[in-house]
Amino acid sequence: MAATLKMIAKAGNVDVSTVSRALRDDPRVKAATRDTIKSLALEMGYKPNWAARSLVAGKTRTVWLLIPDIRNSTEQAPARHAASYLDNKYGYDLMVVLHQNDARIYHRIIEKLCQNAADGVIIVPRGSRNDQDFSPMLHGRGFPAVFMDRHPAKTKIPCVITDNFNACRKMVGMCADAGAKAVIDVSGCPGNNAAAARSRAVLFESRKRNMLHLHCDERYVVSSEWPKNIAVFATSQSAICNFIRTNSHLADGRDMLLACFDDWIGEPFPGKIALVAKQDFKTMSERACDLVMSMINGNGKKIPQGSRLKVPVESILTVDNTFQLAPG
Amino acid sequence: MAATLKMIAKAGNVDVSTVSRALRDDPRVKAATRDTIKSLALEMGYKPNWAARSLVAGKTRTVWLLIPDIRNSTEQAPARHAASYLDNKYGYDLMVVLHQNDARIYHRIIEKLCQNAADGVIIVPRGSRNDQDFSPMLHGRGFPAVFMDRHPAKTKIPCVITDNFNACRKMVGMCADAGAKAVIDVSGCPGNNAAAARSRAVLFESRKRNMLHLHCDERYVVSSEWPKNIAVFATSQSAICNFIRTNSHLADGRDMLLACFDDWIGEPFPGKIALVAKQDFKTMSERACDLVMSMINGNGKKIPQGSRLKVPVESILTVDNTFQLAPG
DNA sequence: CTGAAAGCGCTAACAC
DNA sequence: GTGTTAGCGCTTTCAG
Repeated sequence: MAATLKMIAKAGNVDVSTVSRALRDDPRVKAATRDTIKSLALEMGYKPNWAARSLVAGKTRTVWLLIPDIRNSTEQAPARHAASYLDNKYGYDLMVVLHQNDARIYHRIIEKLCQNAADGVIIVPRGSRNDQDFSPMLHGRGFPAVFMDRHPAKTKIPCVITDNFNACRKMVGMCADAGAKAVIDVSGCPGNNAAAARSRAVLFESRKRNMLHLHCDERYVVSSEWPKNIAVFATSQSAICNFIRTNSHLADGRDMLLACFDDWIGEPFPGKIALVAKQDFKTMSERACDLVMSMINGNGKKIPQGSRLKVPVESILTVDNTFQLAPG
Repeated sequence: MAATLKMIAKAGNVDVSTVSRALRDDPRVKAATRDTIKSLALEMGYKPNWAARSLVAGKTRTVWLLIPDIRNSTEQAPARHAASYLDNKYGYDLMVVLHQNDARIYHRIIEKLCQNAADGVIIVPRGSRNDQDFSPMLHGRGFPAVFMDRHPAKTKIPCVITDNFNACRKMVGMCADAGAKAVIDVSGCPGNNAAAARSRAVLFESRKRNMLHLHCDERYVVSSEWPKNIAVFATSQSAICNFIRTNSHLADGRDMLLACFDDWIGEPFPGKIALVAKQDFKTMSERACDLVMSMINGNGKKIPQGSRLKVPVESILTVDNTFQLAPG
């Protein structure tokens, strides 16, 4: 049986309220009694009961970060940043909770949130439908929730996302400056808001610059009559590689530019260079935290429904073939 | 303000206890009142308060699965299996919680557990020191906890692990049967109990069979005078590949057998075949769940301190070079 | 400085 | 069938 305030009170011949005050360093209790009570609590192995505290406080001082899994940096980074930011700035705990993209699990977690098992939640959804189903439950009861990185199409819950549009415009511009005359967009994934914004930007900017533009999926076979200088856009390195696998003829006698988000591992093969837009997960995490916290603390009235906060990319890296370019 | 029993009671002109009973389908309440109360609760968006329920029940009906991250199947599988098993057999929820191998986060989570934020925990620790520091806190207060897959050296908390010793003995035997005359063990990682057991088994069985035996780390350079048929053992494919990278001469004119755990991706290059011991994560998860649950339900007295439950591997797969072996 | 008492939201004996 | 009462463990007025 775990020690309670009552038990300590009895052991120390004082009232529970005194024990409570002593343990919370209330200046009103005499130093002597505080010390005896504290040592008593220590030797009895006292720990405050979490449920009781949450009940009386009406809050848990906890925010959940709900993510599908932790395969890549896209999900690792928010976990780290949000945890320390919430702790330092708000004295809140972050609990990273996984739903593994399983609708049942996801549902149960949302249920628990509705029961106020946490004060707020930051959600990084998968592109799938699962995520859309339940977010209205949270919004309906005014539960503090924020989507990050991705989000269901027309959710009323505020979202913190990368400014994909401007990042892609910029990358198209860089490609044009480097001589590209045509753009192939393999962003694919209809229904994913991030990919959609990226595609729109690529289309917009390439038109503006009079570049040939082709939006296609990974299996599309591009005619070999296309210009010598082309740029391939996708959301990830793997998408680019998949596309090139079925279009290996493109690399023959061409200067290819590759552009994607987050990471490029290894050489920019078969391209000349690869542009990589690094998303700013630190800023995104912090803004998401600020948003949930302001909703938790009741300033939430000011958050417009369906707000979309766009965070610029941290940088656009240029990955080139260092062996070719190395002097000598 | 979220709806409470009290508010529903007032709205329905009944007592809170009646509302409570009605919502839990207590047969004592009249069907009519039950229905009105239920519809009332529905339209008011009532959800039971999690903290209050946990407080009065004295338990949370929740078990945490505490893991470093979710990079590989070693951590994915337990999450899936434990979640459904706990739900189906015990009506308990599983929450997958990440500590990201960060000592601070890990500590806070253990703290929360000590405050009974969950009824029990299954821990898959990293090989690092972080994990050992805090497990005595849990054990000291009799908090239901079980280590799975790996565990700190001499912890008193029960552990569910793979029967690494017998799996490795069997694999050594298979290698011998396939003609191997020598064994190189690259299991490395001193301090990791699983790796240690595997190494012991490889030594034991290779001695018994009069095979040459060499235990070394990845950077060790093996003399080229060794027998033609050798087997390389490690805990993972990557460890084997790292070793072979610095010992590429070994592959010349030799029939190499490779043996590791969990997965082999691609061809068994540069070996002839690769043996892969598949750990039985389903059984391990289920036994771990049964253990925590028996501790939670008070039958815990029977669990001997420092118990180690060894689960046999699911199977030992043989991965061969299908191109070479394909007929024609 | 400390105790008494009320209450957080919910459940469960115990009345009637 | 339903209301009354007490209590889970803790915090927080309000007295004294």
